[in-house]
Amino acid sequence: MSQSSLSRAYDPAEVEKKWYSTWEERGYFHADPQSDKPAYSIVIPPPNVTGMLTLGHVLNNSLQDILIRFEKLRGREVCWVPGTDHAGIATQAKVEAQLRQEKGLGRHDLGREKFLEHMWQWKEKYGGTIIRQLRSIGCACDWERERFTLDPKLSAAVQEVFIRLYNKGLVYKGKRIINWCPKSGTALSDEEVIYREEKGKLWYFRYPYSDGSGYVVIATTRPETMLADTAVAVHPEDARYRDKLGKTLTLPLVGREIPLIADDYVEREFGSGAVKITPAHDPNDYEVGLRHGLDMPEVMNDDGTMNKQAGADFDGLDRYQARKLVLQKMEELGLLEKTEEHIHQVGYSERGNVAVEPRLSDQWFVKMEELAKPALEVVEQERVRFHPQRWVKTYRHWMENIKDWCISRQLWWGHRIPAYYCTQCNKLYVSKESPALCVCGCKAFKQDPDVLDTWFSSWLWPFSVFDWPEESRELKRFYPTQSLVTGPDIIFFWVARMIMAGLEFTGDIPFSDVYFTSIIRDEEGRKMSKSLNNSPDPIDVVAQYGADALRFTMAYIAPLGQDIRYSNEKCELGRNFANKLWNLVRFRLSKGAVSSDWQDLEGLPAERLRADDKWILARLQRIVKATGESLQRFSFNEAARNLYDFIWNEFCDWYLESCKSAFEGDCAGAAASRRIFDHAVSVFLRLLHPFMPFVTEELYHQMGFVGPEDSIMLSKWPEEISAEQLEQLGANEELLRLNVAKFELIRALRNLRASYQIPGSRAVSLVIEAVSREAEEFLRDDLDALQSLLNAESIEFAARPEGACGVALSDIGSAYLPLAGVVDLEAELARLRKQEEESSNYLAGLQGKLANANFVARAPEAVVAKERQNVRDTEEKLSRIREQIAVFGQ
RNA sequence: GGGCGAUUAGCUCAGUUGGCUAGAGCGUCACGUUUACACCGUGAAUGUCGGGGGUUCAAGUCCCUCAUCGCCCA
Repeated sequence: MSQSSLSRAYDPAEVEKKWYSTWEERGYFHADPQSDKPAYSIVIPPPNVTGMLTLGHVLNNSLQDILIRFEKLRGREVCWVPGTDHAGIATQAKVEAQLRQEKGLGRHDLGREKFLEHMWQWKEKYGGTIIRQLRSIGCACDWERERFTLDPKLSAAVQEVFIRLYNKGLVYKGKRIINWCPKSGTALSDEEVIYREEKGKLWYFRYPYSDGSGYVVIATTRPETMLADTAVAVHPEDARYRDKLGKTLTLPLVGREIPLIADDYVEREFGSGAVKITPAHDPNDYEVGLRHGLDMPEVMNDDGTMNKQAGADFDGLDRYQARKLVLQKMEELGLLEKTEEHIHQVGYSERGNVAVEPRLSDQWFVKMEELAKPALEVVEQERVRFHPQRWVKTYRHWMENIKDWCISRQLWWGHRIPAYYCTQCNKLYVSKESPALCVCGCKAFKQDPDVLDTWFSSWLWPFSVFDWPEESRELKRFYPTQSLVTGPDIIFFWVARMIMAGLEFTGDIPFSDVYFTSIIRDEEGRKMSKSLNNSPDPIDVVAQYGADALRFTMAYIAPLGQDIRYSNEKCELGRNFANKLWNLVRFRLSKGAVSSDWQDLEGLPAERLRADDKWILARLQRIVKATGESLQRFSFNEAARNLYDFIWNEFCDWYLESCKSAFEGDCAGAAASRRIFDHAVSVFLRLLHPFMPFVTEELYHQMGFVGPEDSIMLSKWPEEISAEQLEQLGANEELLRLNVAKFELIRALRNLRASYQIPGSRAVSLVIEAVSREAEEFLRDDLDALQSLLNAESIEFAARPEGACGVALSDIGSAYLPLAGVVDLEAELARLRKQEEESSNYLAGLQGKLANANFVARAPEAVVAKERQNVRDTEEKLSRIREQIAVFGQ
């Protein structure tokens, strides 16, 4: 590779394409179950097979990729299993809508078999876009292990689990009140219902006593359900109704006699204190109905229209039309007492986006209590750790109040329930295949038409992807997995259930750490949504800024447990950073061949090292340590920030600048600086690789750290430089303190320059009066760099020169900038007085602290010692400031 | 109604176990093309760390309370 060929600015497009296909072709993403390295595995939260990549996916998958690449560098055999979810309702709805639009056909027109054929064709053609898109952000997924929840082996796992649970009595069929989506025509689980606050009305109806002794007023938000009322309930201790209990009421419009009953579910303060009871159409009323043995007539069809039982006037009407008609009729009868505005929670179907209808229905359920118990335990005991931890509370609350899980869905796209009914006697058989013979002698069976909730396959994902219940090599090697990265919105849907399934079916936890990602909002803090059209297409963002830029920016702005506000412009941060990396390498390559011994620091001549060399090694040690620790704590943004700050503000702003002169200097010293520079670059490129895989790979090659057939992916995570080695190289506390004071002096001089509007390009002559002989020697030691950083044509070490000077002060000394005829005495005095004020305020604070006996007695020694040092430094500096003020004041 | 979170510079946010003269990016202002980078450099300005109380030698950080905003569950 030609070393002078780097363009002025980094152009990610070509680099990304080149490296991704190279990695994939060379099989770097593929996990080898035979390897003897410790295993580290992650299963992807399988996106909907119809999905397109969103920024949420980018964040989620970038973080997984960071973990995978980090652990690979740390020497683990990593396995990241990708795949997609068949997403029953969503996918079926999508394909059905398309079919209707293109051919004007519904699924029933095609029939089950043909429709499913169509679904599969559609899936093969359009499905899994999102999985392909993950490649464009660099995800190191093991593509050879890609799975789909309807794959034969995963389907076999679902069957197995259903049958096991049935035989254990944990799966049962029963008539219960469930959430019904009238649009999709299927039952939903409680978790699939989203409650929204809505402005509605509260209608007050009069229900007359059958004996003609007046009426009871009931309040309702759903008048149409009155047609299925079977009682009116009041609180048992409500004095208003005590003597009326046991009387019957005549249900208006229907004429049915219904009892007035007492039940403490009733809130006395709400409405009139009397509530109509509709057991078949309200979950609370259903419970009341069970307690009181009430009839449970149903007045609605699957699609949200009224049925015959609602009466001839209502039969066939949509539920909202029926509501209008009920109100009209009640008003005509003079039974509508009043109407109030009312804000209430309305349940909506997550997918269908229509109001859910509570409905009495025959469905399959999983008994959850027994499964929940051990799953709560492993989290309480931190065998499974949540990040951030606070989600444990939410998890606990759900687990402790868990309800049975409705798992049957009246859909065609999904895993068919392995239950068969005898066509003669209707006896139920749960088995993989249709039974041959019924006890009644019949040989004909009908399979249950329903399919299972998608989550009934997703909850097996961490082990079904490894071919469970087969005892495959992969299962043994890669299960349990280590980390799960997902959104907190599916903690109940998925995370909790995976823990239950893992414990129940494999006897082990499915993962040991769960990282809950941020929710991405737009600039105004709104959630990203299709309808608001406020969610940028990540593919466009990658095209504009580069995948590394997007990934790094995401990691940088996403703190643990906090939502983030995203806008494309924020990617400038990542893009600029990639460009910074590019250019520091470009700089290095223009300064001669890369050192051959960049790998380590063995045999570096301590006596030839400059202060800045030692300083950067100490900083490098710190960043290696910090990055590793942050990543192990899942503090991605902390790691990203630290790397950014280190590379930009320490390595580039100070070390690289200081190397400009050093690289020209004497041979041994220059070689040492080059070697340290190259070593540092190799280290931070590896630290950064999990975040920015493409640009780091490219630059690792440009630097010649690996040959064309090799890769940064196969390199090793850097080791910390040991404290002994740093000490041996002279990077001790005292040196670091002096070096920082040197930087302060440089800053003070630049500030002085700026205040006199002397451009950086104009070389100046300086006089420096160091605070001690030691300080002077320290500054003299690397005079070339000092001169270069200050753009000084000469530096003289001496006392304050005669004549007008600008003055800059730091802990290491005072610097004078002779400015014959230019010095603005007033301005200079003002600057010095301001510094005096700052320093004396600070000093007063410090002295006050140290005068406090309690502080000296109780604060840790190191803190006290540090403050004493601060006092000495500040006193010394303050006296120099005052001397200068005296000089100017003359 | 119950639970959780947020409130720090004009904007977006960092700030681990209390030790801070409270930081970054963007934006603003001044100067700058000394060939790594204008996707840049140098410098500057800007904060009663939501209000009140408490614990402590020490509080942005811990506790209590109030206010506002947001999320989850009922």
